[in-house]
Amino acid sequence: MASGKPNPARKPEGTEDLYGASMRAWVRMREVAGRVFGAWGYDPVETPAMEQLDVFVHGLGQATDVVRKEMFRAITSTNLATVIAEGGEGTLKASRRLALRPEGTAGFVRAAIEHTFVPQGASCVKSWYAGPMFRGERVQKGRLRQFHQIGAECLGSDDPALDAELIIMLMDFYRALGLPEGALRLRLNSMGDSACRPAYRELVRGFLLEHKGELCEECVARADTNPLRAFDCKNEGCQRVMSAAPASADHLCGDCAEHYAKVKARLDEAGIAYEEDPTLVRGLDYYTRTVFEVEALTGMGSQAAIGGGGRYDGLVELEGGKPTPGLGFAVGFERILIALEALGVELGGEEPPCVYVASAGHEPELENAVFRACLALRREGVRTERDYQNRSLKSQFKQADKAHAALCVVVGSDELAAGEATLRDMATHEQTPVALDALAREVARRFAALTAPGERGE
RNA sequence: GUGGGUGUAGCUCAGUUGGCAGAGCGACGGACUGUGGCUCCGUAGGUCGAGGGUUCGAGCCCCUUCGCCCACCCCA
Repeated sequence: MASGKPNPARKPEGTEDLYGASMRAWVRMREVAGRVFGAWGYDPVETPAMEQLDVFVHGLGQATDVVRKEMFRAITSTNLATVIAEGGEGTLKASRRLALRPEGTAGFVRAAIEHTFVPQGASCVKSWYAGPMFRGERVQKGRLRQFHQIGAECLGSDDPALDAELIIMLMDFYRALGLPEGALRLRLNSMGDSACRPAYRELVRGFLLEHKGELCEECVARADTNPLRAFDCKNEGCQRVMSAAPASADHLCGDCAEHYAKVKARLDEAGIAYEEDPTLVRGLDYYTRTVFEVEALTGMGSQAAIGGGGRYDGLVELEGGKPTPGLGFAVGFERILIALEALGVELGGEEPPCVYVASAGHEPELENAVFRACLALRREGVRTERDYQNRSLKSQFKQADKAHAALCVVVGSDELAAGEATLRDMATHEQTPVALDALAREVARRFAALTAPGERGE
């Protein structure tokens, strides 16, 4: 390293500091989630940002890209000698092999098993979560190494009504955020279950091998590792070939076909527009039957998916629990923000309004009066600002403006002598004297009246 | 893992064949004594991402390095 000043510390690649408008947007999105999902009976949960590695390896599937090359591995902060004594990272005992979660479902399912979220004979449990996820990918627009997801999960029933309700709830959520249905595309498919998927998988494998010559290298390799993923290939030649491949919806067993039909019927009934897409194959192994993905139509760069999910009837068992059907989705906070921005919607919005306490001078009596007025107002729950730089009164008004003050309290020697302060409505310029001992209550009342009804840009 | 682009003031960016570092916006102060937004005037603010090289002289040329952005791939 060169001599001189130390390099300023920097955040890790692909991470973001949330502050100002972006932090307000994150808070707001969680508020909307709580409100919308709450109406559908979903309660908030929070699970650790890291889990034992095996939770993800078993849950997501060893063949998935997420597990193969995108996980942030971690070990407990024991000293290195211990790690080596135990035979290196590869043979560490399970409790020491950790990973930062790349998605939320596997950890939720682990918690559901550990705490018996669905006891024998219980009806289903519905939960939602919000938090950071981690994936060691190269960053680009809409793709970070630490990003934020909000997700919902439901465990304990295979009723197709739940699939439909989950999707409707998701679309409700987007609308509540300011993303109308017209700005989105909902794609839907059914991947079958353990009864019909293996046979279908073989069918696709056979198809791939038949068309070996026309496919890209990767897709040829997929024939053996993960044949269904060939549907996902962006290569035009592959897409052309795959459009003629057997469609999963045509090869469902009786139960799956019936389930799929009922989901679609419910969506139709609710007036939700969707496109059936036989090429939709979600990248994680745990999905069965219903799968869906939502794309934003504009502004997204190459990462258009702003949410997706589906049913995972085999996952709980895969993680070591009793066979329990389940389903869920996740949406990407950062990507939704991009989509909203393209539509001119500012989820974060401006700083909240406040009351500004200004002083006409800097005499000790005035300083005291400002301090007391602020104290009383803040304890009344009013967001209150004041000057700390000995600015002129004029300048304090400029600051008040910048702080979005709805009201300004002016204390000066004249008012003080009369035991009052001047209250100025910043919008109307109206000024009225207010007794100091009634100041906090009076100002709080007027502030609430001014800012309560739809003052914000909605 | 692969490829492309880009780093100059708080922000968005100019900067000619190498010749005294600029603009707009923002910030701050002022425009006759205690009152904001508009306007006008003024002031401050820069290790030109970092290190090395060539040169009388480098923001500009060469080498190295770091960061950021975008795309492939995959996904939220």
